[in-house]
Amino acid sequence: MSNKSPKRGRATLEDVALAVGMSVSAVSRTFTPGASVGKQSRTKILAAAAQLGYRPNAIARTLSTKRSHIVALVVSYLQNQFYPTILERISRLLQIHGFHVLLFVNEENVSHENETDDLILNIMGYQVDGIILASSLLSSKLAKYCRDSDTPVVMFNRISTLKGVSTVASQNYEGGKLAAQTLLHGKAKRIGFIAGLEASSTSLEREQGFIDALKQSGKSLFAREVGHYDYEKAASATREMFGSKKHRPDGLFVANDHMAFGVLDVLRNELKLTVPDDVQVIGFDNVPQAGMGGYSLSTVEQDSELMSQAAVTTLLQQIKSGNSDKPEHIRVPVRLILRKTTNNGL
Amino acid sequence: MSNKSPKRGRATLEDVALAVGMSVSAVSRTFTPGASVGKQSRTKILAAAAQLGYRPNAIARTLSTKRSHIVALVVSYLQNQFYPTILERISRLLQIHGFHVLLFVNEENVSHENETDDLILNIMGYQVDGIILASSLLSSKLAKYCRDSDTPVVMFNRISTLKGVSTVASQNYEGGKLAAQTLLHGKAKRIGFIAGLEASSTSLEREQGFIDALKQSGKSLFAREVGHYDYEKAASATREMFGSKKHRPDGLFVANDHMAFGVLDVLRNELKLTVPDDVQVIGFDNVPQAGMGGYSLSTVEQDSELMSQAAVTTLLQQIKSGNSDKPEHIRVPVRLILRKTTNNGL
DNA sequence: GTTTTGTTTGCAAACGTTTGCAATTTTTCT
DNA sequence: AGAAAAATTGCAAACGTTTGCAAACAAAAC
Repeated sequence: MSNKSPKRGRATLEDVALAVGMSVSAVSRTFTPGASVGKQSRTKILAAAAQLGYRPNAIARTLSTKRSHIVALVVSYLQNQFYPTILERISRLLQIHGFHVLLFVNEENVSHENETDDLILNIMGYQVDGIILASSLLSSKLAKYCRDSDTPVVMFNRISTLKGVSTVASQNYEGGKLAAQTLLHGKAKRIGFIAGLEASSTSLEREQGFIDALKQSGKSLFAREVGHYDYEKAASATREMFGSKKHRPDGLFVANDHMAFGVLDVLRNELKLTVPDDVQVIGFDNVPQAGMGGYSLSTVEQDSELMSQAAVTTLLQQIKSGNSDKPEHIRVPVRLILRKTTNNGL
Repeated sequence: MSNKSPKRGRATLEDVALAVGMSVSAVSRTFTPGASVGKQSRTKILAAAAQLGYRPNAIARTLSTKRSHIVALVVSYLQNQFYPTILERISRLLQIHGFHVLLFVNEENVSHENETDDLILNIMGYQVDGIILASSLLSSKLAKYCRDSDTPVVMFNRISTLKGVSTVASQNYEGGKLAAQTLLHGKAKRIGFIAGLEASSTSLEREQGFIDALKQSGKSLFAREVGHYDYEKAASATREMFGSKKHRPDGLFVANDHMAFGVLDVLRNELKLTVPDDVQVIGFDNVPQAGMGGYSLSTVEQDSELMSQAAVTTLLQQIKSGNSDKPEHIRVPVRLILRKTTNNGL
């Protein structure tokens, strides 16, 4: 004999209060961890609640407490396997701490800046407790808005001089150096670099470390193209770079693995070059695909686990402290993964 | 001279009402598309709102209207590139229609069924307008709950006999047939299959189509293993299947591309077999990676664009109709993509 | 048996919206 | 000009919670 709740829709605090003949407050307190409720009242209430299928309404709770337990997660390009991995990790971690993820995938397309802003402002309308930006430049409008509403923000994988926002990134500069050392150690003479986006701090840092290390060995960049972090565009960049049969690079640092796959594909299948004999290639990220047999790509690993942890830890920290803590700027160490696309000394 | 709003935190309807000396209702209506507000009032209000940086509070709005404009999206395994793609598509489409995505990634791990349920119930607490399940079995508890609260549900890529839930899936049976025909046409004699999960409708349907088509040509399955939709486990399954040097398959249908990569890797790198000469391989999905040079995998394509569209269209439909429409069961056509892992007639 | 201390309870205001209804103003028509 | 119709406005209740405050009660202390 299941008691239908009298009103249509979900059961509310009032419904169960009525059912046990107590006040709404009593019922509310039963569902609030620290609150004081008599032992027998509590059990009676719990029983009635279960019987009615009562579930607290998180929206109403949010309105009252001004804590939504929602964080906005902004990503752009899920084709690059690095991001799904991060997405998975971050949302698991947040879930563990009782937070939920409002996802927002935006085009990296710069021309749509206003669109992006609108969407973010929309999301802010949901009173999110914090934001993780794993993509996209924080446009000025958005930046201003975040500061005003003091919602904690952490930028993932990009640095920012913005006051009050935390950042989590890898040691890109050091990674760039490692890449250079690997190529040099493998006896590369004519060394090229394929950048991500010109505006991206990540790509810039990697490049800087790379050329600094080259310089230390008395070398400099032989060729340079930009691949916009895109498989196809990286492939085109490679065609461009290897256009002349004469002066071809014999060592290549690609700003991330995702592009490196495009590079390898044209090197091997179109240009019929042998890797690493004709040309060595090293990437950045160590996405799962890099370890698979199809590519077996040497690369500089970003520790996605550590990065994710750092991101949610700092965010949660800021949320708890009411965003009054100083912003953190975390650098996660990188690690060289040598596989079959470089000459790894015997 | 920027006017700080008097109260701390965001500006509210009341703040701007005060600022222009009108009622809260007037301001509210200004931000409600269809509502009636005088022309000059509207402009005055809009100005004040902009000046105060007012943004409607979606949470409060939800409480009042019982429409959150949030859709829960449940996925499990983002390593399989098919899902990030879907994620991207679905969330873009939803965004276009003014909905936002609450993401929930759960472990496919069956032992944690209760955990999953709790989490989903949690999410339901946010009054989501609908749910897209692109993963995980709809456990009985959840099923019951959805029905009670009549929140529209669409199952993505799995079928279900559950009353009232819509489903979107590919023509898996037909796809299985196509796979068989391809292998047979390529003169395979000993034909194997690597399943996904035994319990998965998707894998089952593909297998059924596959063996039916074999039977029509007077053939039957030579070998069979299960790879749990996992790269590593598919690799193991392959080792198992090719354990004996004598009776090895020379044609293989793998229930999805993601596993097929594992299969190819052990075939080529461990077993030193040539594809497609020693053994032909065909997958299912056509994830981006399948088209890249590293694998160049023949496969049965699922049209992710169409599937995503179908999913959000039906969901939005059900939401609009208050879930009173009949559930839909949509089958999206598949298409053969022949690449280099099968013998494609000259 | 009083007082003291401590726990359980309920009241009512607040959170920021939307919306039906009625009151007011404006427009349009004769 | 007056009446009728239409458009604009404000009031106040509702949405489902949380929480400070004070009332009621129980247990312990004297």
